[in-house]
Amino acid sequence: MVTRKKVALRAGVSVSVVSRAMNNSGYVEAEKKKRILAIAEELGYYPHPVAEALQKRRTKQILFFCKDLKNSFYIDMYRGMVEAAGKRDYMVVFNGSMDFEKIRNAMIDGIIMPNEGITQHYLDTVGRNYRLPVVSASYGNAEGFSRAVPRVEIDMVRVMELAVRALRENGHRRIALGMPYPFSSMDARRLSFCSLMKEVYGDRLKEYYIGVHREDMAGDSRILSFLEDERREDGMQLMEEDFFGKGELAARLFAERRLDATAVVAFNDEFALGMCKAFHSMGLRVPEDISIIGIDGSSARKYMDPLLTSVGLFPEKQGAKCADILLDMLEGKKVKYVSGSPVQLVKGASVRKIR
Amino acid sequence: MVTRKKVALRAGVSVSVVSRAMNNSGYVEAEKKKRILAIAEELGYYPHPVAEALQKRRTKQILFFCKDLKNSFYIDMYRGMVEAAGKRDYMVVFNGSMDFEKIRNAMIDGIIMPNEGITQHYLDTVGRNYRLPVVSASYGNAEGFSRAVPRVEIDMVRVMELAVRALRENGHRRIALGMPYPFSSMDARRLSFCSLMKEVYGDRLKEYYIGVHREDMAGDSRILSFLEDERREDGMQLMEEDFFGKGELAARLFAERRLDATAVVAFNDEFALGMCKAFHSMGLRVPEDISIIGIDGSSARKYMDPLLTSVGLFPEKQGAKCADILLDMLEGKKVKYVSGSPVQLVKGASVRKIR
DNA sequence: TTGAAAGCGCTAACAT
DNA sequence: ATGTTAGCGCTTTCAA
Repeated sequence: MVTRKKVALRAGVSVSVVSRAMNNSGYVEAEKKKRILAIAEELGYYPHPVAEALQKRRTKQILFFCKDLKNSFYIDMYRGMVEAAGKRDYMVVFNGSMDFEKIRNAMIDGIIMPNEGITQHYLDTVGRNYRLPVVSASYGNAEGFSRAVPRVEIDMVRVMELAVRALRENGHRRIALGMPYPFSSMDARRLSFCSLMKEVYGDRLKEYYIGVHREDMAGDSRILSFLEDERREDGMQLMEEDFFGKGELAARLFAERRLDATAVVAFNDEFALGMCKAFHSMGLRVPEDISIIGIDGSSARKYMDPLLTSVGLFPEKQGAKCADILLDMLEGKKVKYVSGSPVQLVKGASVRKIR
Repeated sequence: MVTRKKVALRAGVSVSVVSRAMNNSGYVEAEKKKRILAIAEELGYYPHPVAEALQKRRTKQILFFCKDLKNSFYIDMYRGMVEAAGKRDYMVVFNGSMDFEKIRNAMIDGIIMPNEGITQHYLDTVGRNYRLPVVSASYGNAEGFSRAVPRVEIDMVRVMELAVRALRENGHRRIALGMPYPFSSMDARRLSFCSLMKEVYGDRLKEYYIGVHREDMAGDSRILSFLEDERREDGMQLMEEDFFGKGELAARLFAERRLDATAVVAFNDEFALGMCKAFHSMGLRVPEDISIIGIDGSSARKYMDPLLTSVGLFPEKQGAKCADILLDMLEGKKVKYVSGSPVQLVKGASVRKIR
């Protein structure tokens, strides 16, 4: 292996001069520097990243603590942070397990958490006696945690408003909400939906909430796999959720209830795609018979026929911002406690104009 | 920061005893060991991964040198390797750029390459004076490179045979091939298709090859984005390809040619989904009017209506095998020069039985 | 402007 | 069974 020592020996100087030459810091005679650089080049010298990391106490790596690589939303977030971090010469690693202990064995300078739940859990456990900078993605459910953890928030209240407004502008009054959780969940989407629709529905509000969860699925042959989905450990989502499958079920529930809704807002695009496919198999056409709007603005939108209208969440931007904020923290800059990430309606053809 | 030194001080022993206690290697009195471990626990001591990496010259990280995180095939490969590596206490990092130089600044013990093209390019450039163990995924185009690089190969000849056989067993005789490359490309799929079909088609073979590429797209408004797609640098694919979009175009080309084919084998599932959507918009039904079979067995299959029949390539397995082989190399075991990764027909509903 | 030396946190050969 | 010591490859005072 070619080390600084070898280069120094060859150049007839000491390692510290070589060091200074490489980092161009401190004094070193111009001529000498050129010669040293030339020799380094010739010898094929590259600084040893591990040694540098040990000395500088900077690994130039941050961790995205997320297991769910099946979920395209998180993949996009990851892509965003990889790109942002790359620009600042950082790598983003990914451990692929939900084992907090592993964090402590990883060569990282900071952590990005994919959502509030995991952040909170982390803070309550390992985080208590392990201080590494953390940034969290967030979706309006971050009441609990301290400002020690800056977050990049997507305003789900606003998202739901955009979805409902898009439908109302097209004449829809009766709107259902398809969700993978029971009504009791405190998901910001549900909350926002309720406050937007309560004056329309009054007491019947709950009927328009299509929640796919255990109780609704008794007797369904898929119940087992869903039970798996719902298994959590320490309040943390461990399994990847099959939103598409849940969407299909939601469509069935919707049909069974014989609602007068002309449109449905889906939990996310996967869920919407599942609903659409199931509607189709039941002979319901989208958007002629029922309009659908998704949430995410994912690239999977295009698989749907008609193209899915959705509220874009731009997870890449959110991921990029998380990375940038984390790196700012590492550089000692002070950062905002909460920053927002933009959302915007992404038009498709799955919403019909009525009346 | 809690170091071994502190633990040693507190326990009234020397660092090396602590070291031995932690790694349970070498001698250390049972009682003492227990006490040391207790103290470490109490102090919240964790070994410093960077220091260990420097000393042992093992970073416990391997690199997946792949930029294209938009492609679900590579994501699945990545998931497979993350899981396999995780079991052996390794992390898989991802740099997100195609900059070979960055490899040299990364804390890694080895590299997994996503395909032969990139491997070859790497060997021809940085690899020449930088020796890190490499394993490559491969698809039957690895003539060139030496056995210094073991590969995990998916037998695309076999894949095409499975696809064609599945169609023939359902009575299809006239089969087209939809590809995102010109006929001249040496893709193993094309080669295999040709050798399987030449006796059926004779001179007309080329007509049944639907190659979406520049020449075919003159006048198409999408030409610009495709030109982008086709831009390569140093023989290496830099842009993410829009297989779905190419599939849509392929369906149009197919219709224009008025072929008598009853079925089409698509380059991959994305391509197949694109074809299906376009067929649908032209009033052609799948599989009533035309059967489609994809390649990949990706989870995106489910978005299609009807569910896409495909040849499963199980990229997760391929990725896992790449990781295992690479780690075997790092452990000094000797490994096979080429190993295979299984493929298998994955049934759907996009192939109709005819006659 | 240069070089010697200490040290980042850990391991392992060697002496005790 | 334990401690001393010499590194791993690099940076950074500090003295020359």
